[in-house]
Amino acid sequence: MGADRTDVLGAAQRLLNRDPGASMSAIADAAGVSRATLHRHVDSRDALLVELGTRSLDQWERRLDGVAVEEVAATGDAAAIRAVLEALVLGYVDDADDHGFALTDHVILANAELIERTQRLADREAVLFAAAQEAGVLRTDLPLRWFGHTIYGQLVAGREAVRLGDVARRDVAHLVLSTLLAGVTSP
Amino acid sequence: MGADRTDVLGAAQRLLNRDPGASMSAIADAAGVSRATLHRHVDSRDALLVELGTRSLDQWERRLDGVAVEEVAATGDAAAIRAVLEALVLGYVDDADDHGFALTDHVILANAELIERTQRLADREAVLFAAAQEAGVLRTDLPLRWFGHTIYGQLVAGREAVRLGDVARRDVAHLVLSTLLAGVTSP
DNA sequence: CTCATTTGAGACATGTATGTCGCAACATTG
DNA sequence: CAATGTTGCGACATACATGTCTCAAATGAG
Repeated sequence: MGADRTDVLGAAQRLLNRDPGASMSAIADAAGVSRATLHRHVDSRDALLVELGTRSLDQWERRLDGVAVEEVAATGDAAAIRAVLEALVLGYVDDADDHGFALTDHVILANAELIERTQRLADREAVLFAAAQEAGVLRTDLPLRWFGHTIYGQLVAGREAVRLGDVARRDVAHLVLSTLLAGVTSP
Repeated sequence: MGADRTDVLGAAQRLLNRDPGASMSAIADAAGVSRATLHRHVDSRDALLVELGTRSLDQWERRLDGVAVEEVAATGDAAAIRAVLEALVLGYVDDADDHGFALTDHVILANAELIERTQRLADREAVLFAAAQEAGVLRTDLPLRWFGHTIYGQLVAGREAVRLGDVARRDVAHLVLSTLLAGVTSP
């Protein structure tokens, strides 16, 4: 019956995804564990949130590593860059399903270390965006910093659309990617 | 020295925009009013949030009324529909500046009445989107319900971009609109 | 089986925000 | 000036989540 530390964190993540204000007691319940045991795993609620935030940044970093952003950016190959961009976004949509609440949680968004690390990851991403602009993949009339934010916004949109049942989960990835790349107007 | 009820709500709105978790005491301070007086204006913190949520929906509704969505939708005139779409989004961007925190606040997002009213306003908007699809302005391969969500996502993105100083306030409206309509890829 | 470890349950102290109240200072109006 | 109403201040009780602790039960390894 050993609830692994990972299991507990996972359960916490899932619950907080549904109810971002859940108490430690509620989280313990959701993890099938007593409040005391939860505290044996994690020092405080804030520490828990920060850890989950870190996890989501880990995942983000894993995505960047997985597609070898820097290398692809260095090639300057338009097709490759475009493929990587799409793969990244699709990956993010998947991740947002699990780590979604971290996108808007106040504690996480206010933590200095996490902010700093977010900045670094955004910088890595920006390298790809710059190369994409250079290669004629992305519009050059948009500021580099904006791309990351739009993607973020679309992730929030997709998450909310699914949450409210307006869009089927399996359709989200396509909708987000397609809207992001081509916009909503008729060609 | 009369701090009007409207003034107090406005101050609360501004503070909560910066710090969504602000306490009643902090809100009172920000409004230049004692905690007791704040409570003379509003029954509880939740009631305050709900009221601010209502305000933001009021503003949304005002926008819809202002451009006469239904009438324009009924004409089926592509140019007019497109103009109204743009005007709406630009208006929303402006509003998000003030009511922004309501976009992601848990209490507000969980309130039954507000959810219901949001639904009704989204329905009104959907009429315009449908007409826009019909008139060849909006893509027909995207589900009706999705348009509202993407717009919402872009608003969140713009808000965050400004908050982090990545984008100048005066540029947001154009970025949001342009990205929304045409996407991020080079034509 | 026995011992060591882990867990759950509950009690406990603490801290903090909330909402209420009374009173004194103040201004506003007549 | 007098009367009325509003405000700030501080006290108060309350509620609730948090984090710690203890002890008994369960688990698992040897």
